[in-house]
Amino acid sequence: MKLLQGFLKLISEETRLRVMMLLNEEALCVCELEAILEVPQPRVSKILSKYRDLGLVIDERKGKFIYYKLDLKDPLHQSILSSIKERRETIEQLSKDYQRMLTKEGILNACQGFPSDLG
Amino acid sequence: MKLLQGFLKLISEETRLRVMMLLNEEALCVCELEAILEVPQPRVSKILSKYRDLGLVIDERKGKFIYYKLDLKDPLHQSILSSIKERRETIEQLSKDYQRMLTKEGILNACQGFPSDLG
DNA sequence: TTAACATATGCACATAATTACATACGAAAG
DNA sequence: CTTTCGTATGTAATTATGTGCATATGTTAA
Repeated sequence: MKLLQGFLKLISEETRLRVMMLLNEEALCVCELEAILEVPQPRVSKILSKYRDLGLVIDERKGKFIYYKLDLKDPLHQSILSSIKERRETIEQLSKDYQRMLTKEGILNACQGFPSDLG
Repeated sequence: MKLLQGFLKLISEETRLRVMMLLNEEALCVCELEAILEVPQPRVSKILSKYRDLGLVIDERKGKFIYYKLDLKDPLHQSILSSIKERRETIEQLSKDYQRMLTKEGILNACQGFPSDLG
């Protein structure tokens, strides 16, 4: 119950849900998230540290950047996120974030050396 | 987004999730919930009033008792609850609540005229 | 119309959660 | 090594949330 409760609490906050939906698609670094979501960097870092505490995320350094991706072990968590993903287009903010992630719009400004240029 | 956020916030609290899982099965009155969950009556009433505010619930009076049942209009909400329901047995508290609802254990004490005796 | 019971609400307290801001840490590149 | 830039963390202040207790409301039944 604690596990489920913790997970639901995480995604009950808008920004945290937005982060989770993005990391569920592909690995992203802090500055990319900062650019996509348009929230201050410390806030992104803190959100990610919460995820780390709950073991929901894997991080990997590539050059200057640390990439985060989701690592959901609990099938229930996966199932809940899938439900949301299925209806993403009906939720404007999530849809926007997703598009922005695909186009990498604005990320050049946030991350000085463009992350995906690295091997 | 607000709708989803509101829903997730509701079920991110343990007691509120427990109530929702029960009302997703069958209509129950306040004193039945009080007995099943073993929480004070005012708390149950307040939870239900939150549900009412969000239009997630329908109430119907039968004799002395007011029965509440879930009325989820948003398919995403339904889908999320279904995910949880599928794995209910893996979540001890939810499983216990469900059993207790089926057996009506302890409800006679909480509701003086046994609710289901009424037409 | 009064008593009994189911349900709702108000207030108050304690606690937690969000968020900004400043700053610290750490790797990489020159 | 020193600078730069990506990331992390601490503190503080505001706000929200959970929860208990007392009490109000409203219906039923005598």
